[in-house]
Amino acid sequence: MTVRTRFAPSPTGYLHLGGLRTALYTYLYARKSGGNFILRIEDTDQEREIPGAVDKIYESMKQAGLSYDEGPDVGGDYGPYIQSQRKSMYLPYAKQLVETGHAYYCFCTKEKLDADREKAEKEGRAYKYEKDCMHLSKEEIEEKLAAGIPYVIRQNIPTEGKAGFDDVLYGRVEVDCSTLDDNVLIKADGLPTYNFANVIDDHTMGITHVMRGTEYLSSAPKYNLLYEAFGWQPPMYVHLPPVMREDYRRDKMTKEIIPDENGNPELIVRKLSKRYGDPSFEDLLDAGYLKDAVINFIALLGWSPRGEREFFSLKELEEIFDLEGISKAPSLFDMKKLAWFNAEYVKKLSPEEYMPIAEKWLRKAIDTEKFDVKRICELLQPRTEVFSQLPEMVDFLAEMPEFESDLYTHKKMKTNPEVALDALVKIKPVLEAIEDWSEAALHDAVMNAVAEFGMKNGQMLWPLRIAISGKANTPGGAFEIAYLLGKDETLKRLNSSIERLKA
RNA sequence: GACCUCUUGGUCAAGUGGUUAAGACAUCGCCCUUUCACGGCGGUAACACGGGUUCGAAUCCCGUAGAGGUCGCCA
Repeated sequence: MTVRTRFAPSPTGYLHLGGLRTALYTYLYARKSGGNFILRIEDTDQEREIPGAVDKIYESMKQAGLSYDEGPDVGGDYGPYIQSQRKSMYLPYAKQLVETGHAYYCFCTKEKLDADREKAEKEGRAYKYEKDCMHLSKEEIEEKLAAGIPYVIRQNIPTEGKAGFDDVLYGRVEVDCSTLDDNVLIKADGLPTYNFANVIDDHTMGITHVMRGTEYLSSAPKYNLLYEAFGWQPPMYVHLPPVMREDYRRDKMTKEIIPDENGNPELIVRKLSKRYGDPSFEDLLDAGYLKDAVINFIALLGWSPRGEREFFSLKELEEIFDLEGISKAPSLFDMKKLAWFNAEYVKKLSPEEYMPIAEKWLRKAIDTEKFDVKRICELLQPRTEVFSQLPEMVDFLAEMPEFESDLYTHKKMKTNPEVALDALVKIKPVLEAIEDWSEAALHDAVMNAVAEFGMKNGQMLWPLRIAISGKANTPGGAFEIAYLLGKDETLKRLNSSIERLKA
């Protein structure tokens, strides 16, 4: 049997990282099994649909490198791949269930249902639809239908017995039917709900493995009842735990931190969500994360290859991915580890690959025409964690920042403003005398002078770097910075720093 | 509240009855060094709790606690 998996997002926004991981695992499993990976758009809720979201999904899938064999924009033998375009397919199946007693027409108004729900809540019990309309006679139903009264079709869940399903990860999951509600299958607008569409589509598209979030774990028994009612073979289910994030408890609307009873911020774990500002896949790419690093990191968040190796390309993942390595517990998204992964991937880039990416970011801070960008990139590459940090790492090259003279104080280097002034005054003529302004020449001239003066390296080099950069940390030491700035600018900065120390 | 699920260091995680309970990130310390970083070396740190079963339990069973999910004409 050929494995067929599907990623079925609804077009309600961007591809969040949890969604990306689901898509990735679904893709990897299909590839590993030599099967097909299908993209299906679940847009049965026209009210929530966001214009352009479908294109964003295509774009993100493309950027992530998750190519699908069938989908709305690539075609396939099981189309259409957009649920709203399959609208006419669902009602006949629903009617079939009505015929066999597994579903029924319901004419209850939204107002009635809301009132019932409210009442249930007041009484502190779980709301459940009480099958009011199931007892309508065939004549009554015909009459109402003929009169054009809006209706929905509900699943008729048995009042007793158990319902369950088998999950690859969780094993057999079973619940009492009495705890299940008669879900709406076909909405008043004629479109199916997710509860119905996923079953019909997965079956008619020949999906063999359904991978989705654990939020569907509690409704899966109902779906299995549907498969049974149709006499269909249910797919293999693989429910994936969510990706979480640690954060302070915040107000849903204002995003402000809600303190606990003692007035302290309360640390909680919640699902990754755009609403609270968590980054989407695209956000990460825009912020200067490498696609491969993100994929690698996400793959390992909730799945383990059970070895010590942790760097994998998408191709390699396609070969070694397996369902057994997926963990059942939710995992926390750790920005620091992602940053580390990214730094490692950046280091592996060839200089030719690194430079164009870096240059784009450098331009935000400096005029790249005026500097030896190649040299800057050499210095920057081993220090790049995320590309978006680059501008602030080089901004001092464009303009000398204001700084406090206590920057000259460094315990280990045995320097302070007085030592610095002395060193700077002494080194000034040495620098002025250098004709060939290269790092090597700078190095030789200064080091010779230091030896001559009988100083420690740090007592000269630390102040010099501070005097011309104005920053405690720079990508490179005094010689590299001086070289990058050029002789004129270096001496100009040196002079002004000396004057400031004298004042 | 009801139902479902989960629980190894701060985080990601290996581990499937007998291990000194891996590894990675983070953190701390040391070395390298003209800063930071890179690199190297080392340290701190975990089986949620309580009962069983067993010669022996992180691993099996039962409770408890905590966490997550669901309870929509949303997916």
